[in-house]
Amino acid sequence: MTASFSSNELAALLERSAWFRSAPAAMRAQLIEAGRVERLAAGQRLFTRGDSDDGLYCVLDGLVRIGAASSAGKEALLAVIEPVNWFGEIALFDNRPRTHDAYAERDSELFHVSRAALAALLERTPEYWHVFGLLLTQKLRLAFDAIEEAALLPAAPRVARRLLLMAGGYGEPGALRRVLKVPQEDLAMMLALSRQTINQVLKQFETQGALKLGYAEIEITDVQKLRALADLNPAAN
Amino acid sequence: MTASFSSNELAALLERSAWFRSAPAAMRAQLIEAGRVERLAAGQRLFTRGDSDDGLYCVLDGLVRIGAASSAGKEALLAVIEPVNWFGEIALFDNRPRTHDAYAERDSELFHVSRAALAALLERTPEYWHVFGLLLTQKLRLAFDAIEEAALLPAAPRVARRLLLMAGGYGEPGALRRVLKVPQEDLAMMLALSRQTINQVLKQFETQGALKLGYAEIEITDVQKLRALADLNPAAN
DNA sequence: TTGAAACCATCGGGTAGCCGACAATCGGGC
DNA sequence: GCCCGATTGTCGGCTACCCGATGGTTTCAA
Repeated sequence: MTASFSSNELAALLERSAWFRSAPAAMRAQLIEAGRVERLAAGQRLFTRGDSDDGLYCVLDGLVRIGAASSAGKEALLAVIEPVNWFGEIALFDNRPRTHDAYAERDSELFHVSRAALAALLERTPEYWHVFGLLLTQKLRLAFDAIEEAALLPAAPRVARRLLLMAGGYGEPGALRRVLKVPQEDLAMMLALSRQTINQVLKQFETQGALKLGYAEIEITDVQKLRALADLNPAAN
Repeated sequence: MTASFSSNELAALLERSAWFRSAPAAMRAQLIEAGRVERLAAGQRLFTRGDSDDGLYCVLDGLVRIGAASSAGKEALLAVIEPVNWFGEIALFDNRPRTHDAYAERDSELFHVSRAALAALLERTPEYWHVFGLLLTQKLRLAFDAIEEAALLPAAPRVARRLLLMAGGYGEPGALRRVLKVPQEDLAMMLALSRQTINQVLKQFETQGALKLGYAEIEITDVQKLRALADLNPAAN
């Protein structure tokens, strides 16, 4: 990914988001009209927990970390957002501070629609509140799943599920990515496990033939087997 | 609580919900008009994970358990909803299956607005999507907090935080309830800890003078102290 | 009044996952 | 081509929490 986009290229890129694709055509056009592409250098911060709302974002290229640093040094990593996914819609609704920190993991390009533009859009066509609400339900369902899995499942199946979730683009339909570029430490922070435990589980999955491990990279070689391992009592193949 | 309500009584009761109170007057009136009070016997099921949407609910009296049973016997308890709180709004937005089971913990009275009535209401006034969206953001923020606390904090502060959250009506403002009617086992399921661990922590809090324990009941005797215990490194009194 | 059900209290062994430490390996920049 | 930071692989001790078990208390209904 290099320079900026033509309006057509931008549209094509955004259409890869299932949410955007399902939005009304008029809304899509107005969003494209209202937003700007912004570039972010690796490590640069987009916003921090507690900041006031500055609008809605969509990752076009690169990676954006969504997390929160605790008073102790530890960081709770909620997700690493890949293209093409929207985020930042909570504050749009309730106008309260941002819940998490967001910063670019690598050089990234974001599509940004300012709060003012969104307000104008929604003023004109209040039905669109419904559409933006779908972003909320999507994340709420993911959050509920995460809570339940953390509560009920041991480490191994949780790792397997997260890998499948990431491979599936966090619910965005389409073909599964077979190769995930994720350091094991990031996985650890997302699942609230130690890096060592993650490594142990991944190694075990690898010997069972479900994965192939590389440097900051995980390749899913047998989706079926990984799905089985995601179960509580994996059918002892 | 005994028989049904006059329209005035119902309105007064619903106004105790901060969300409802902040909704436009016209919307409040239409909701009251559109809904019915339903009675539920202790143990009766309202809906189950996977059911299709049948509308929005508000607990007027009693208690409603929101949870999910896992394949193994274990139950993940998300929350026990007290009066006056609304729930069931996720499916309203995305029309997908219910995420959790809901059943009455005791004899309860619920205010129910059917899906059809809500659809009609929102057809007439699409701005109300925004208002319903506020229910979503409220729960999403709670869910994010829960995830983060589970990830970063040890058992004791998590228990303290949950007690404070319950005493505060899960974000509903107003005076803190000092007495919580909760079996320790329920607390355990909500926090994904064992009953024994909960008991141990509560006992410790009691000897430190923050709580007083009873039969299926916890009394907060020193909110300040409990707040301190909710911290990661409690300022050693 | 009495019995049963629900809940609390507490003990002790077992273990999953944490933590610190260290070595080996990879990859990108100069 | 070399070096340094980032990442993986692995060990051993540790501990917070789990789990089964047992007994006592409270509540409520028959």
